[in-house]
Amino acid sequence: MVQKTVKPAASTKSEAAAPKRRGRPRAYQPEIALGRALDLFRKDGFAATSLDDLSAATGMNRPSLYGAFGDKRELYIKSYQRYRADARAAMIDIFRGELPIRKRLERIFAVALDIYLSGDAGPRGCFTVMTAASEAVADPEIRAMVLEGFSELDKSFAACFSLAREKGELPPTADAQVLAQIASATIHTIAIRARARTPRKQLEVIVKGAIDVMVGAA
Amino acid sequence: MVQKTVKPAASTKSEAAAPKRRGRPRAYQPEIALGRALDLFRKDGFAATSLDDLSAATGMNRPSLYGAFGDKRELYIKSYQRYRADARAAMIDIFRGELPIRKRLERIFAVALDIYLSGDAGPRGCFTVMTAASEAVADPEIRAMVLEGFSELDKSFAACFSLAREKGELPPTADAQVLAQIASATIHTIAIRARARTPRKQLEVIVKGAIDVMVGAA
DNA sequence: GGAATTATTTGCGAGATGGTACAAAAAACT
DNA sequence: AGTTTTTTGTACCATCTCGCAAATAATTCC
Repeated sequence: MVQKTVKPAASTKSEAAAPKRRGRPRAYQPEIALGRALDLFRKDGFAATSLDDLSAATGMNRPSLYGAFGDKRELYIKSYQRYRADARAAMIDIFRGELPIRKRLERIFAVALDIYLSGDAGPRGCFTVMTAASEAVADPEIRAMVLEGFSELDKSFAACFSLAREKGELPPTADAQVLAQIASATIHTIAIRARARTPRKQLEVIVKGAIDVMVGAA
Repeated sequence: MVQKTVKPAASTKSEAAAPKRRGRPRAYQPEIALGRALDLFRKDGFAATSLDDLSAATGMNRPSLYGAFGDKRELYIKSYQRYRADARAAMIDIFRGELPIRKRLERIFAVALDIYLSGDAGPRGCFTVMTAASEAVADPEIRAMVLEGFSELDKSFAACFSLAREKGELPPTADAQVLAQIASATIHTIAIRARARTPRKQLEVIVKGAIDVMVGAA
């Protein structure tokens, strides 16, 4: 319904050759549908998102949803994996890059703000912080993903600071681990505050202050 | 409505003596019931907490719940106000005290960890961070409370750092606003990580690192 | 063409959900 | 006694919840 039933030689990116599936062709594109589901889960959380909502948003009726992604919890987990992959993709180039440390941090936080503040019905915040962490107490699988997400962010920041110290941008006494945790904490605080509709300007002030503390005032 | 029965000596507000209410006495204590409701909302969030759950936890049946606290949303808001009042009560003495800045911060964060890590069925985290911020996007009243909570915490920390600077514990160049935001961010990051069952030891490492950055290594 | 395969559609069902109506119960006032 | 006031307990309602089974449609393989 919502999705178009186009299906030429798509080859959007991954499978170049048409796999020639056997039965009736799908009326939806799984990646697009998953994106819509992700949007909903981000906006309302797990419990407040009904299968009817998901069905309406994806254009798939419930049995199709069930067949494609499994039950609600599995869909939630797949949405979260998708979110993480998207976020990683948006940041990995900056983390890997060779920009000066201040510039790198500025760009990382700017991308984070873009992610957290996007959304038609208000800022959607960070999936990890807003809904996944809540589910993490009771669900070991989600918990493992959340913890891994924290760890990944910490390590990425730590690598940044280590490199900066080696390049002489930071004093030799700088502790990359500690600075990384401050950076992660800054990510977390802006994610939470964004969800309460703190204006971007104010969030940028927080980011600038944190960067000054981490790498020295400009 | 027909006739206003003049209350004799109601006067002040807190009826110390037996108020001698008119009808059937309550079978519950509102404060205790509200505490139970708060526990549930903290554990499961708004949507995943049903009136049946609340009824079972408080020992009140639904009509009584409704009569005492209003509908589910009102009960949620009253629970959140209660949580905030409790948290404020636990910290206000330390914020107001005259301890050295490092000691003060250590105690503030220790109390925060106590709050976030308590709970029989796993760490309950911070109400503001875990569920209220999520609801804040769509609910202006909750949003106002959440924003006020952030602001209150920022200001309390800022006052701490200002005082410390005046007492010479911090260099005159120290920016109390920026340090306060780092402190708030540290509160937020440990709240989130606690919910994902990060062990207390690790959270204490994060706290120690943050304090070192804020007031200088010990 | 027909069989096999895969998706979609319709609709069901058992249960949970938030909220409420109504009568019975327990106290104070007259 | 009886009335009034307040709370409790039971039951109910309309709606939504998730998951599934059976039937239908569209495509490929033989």
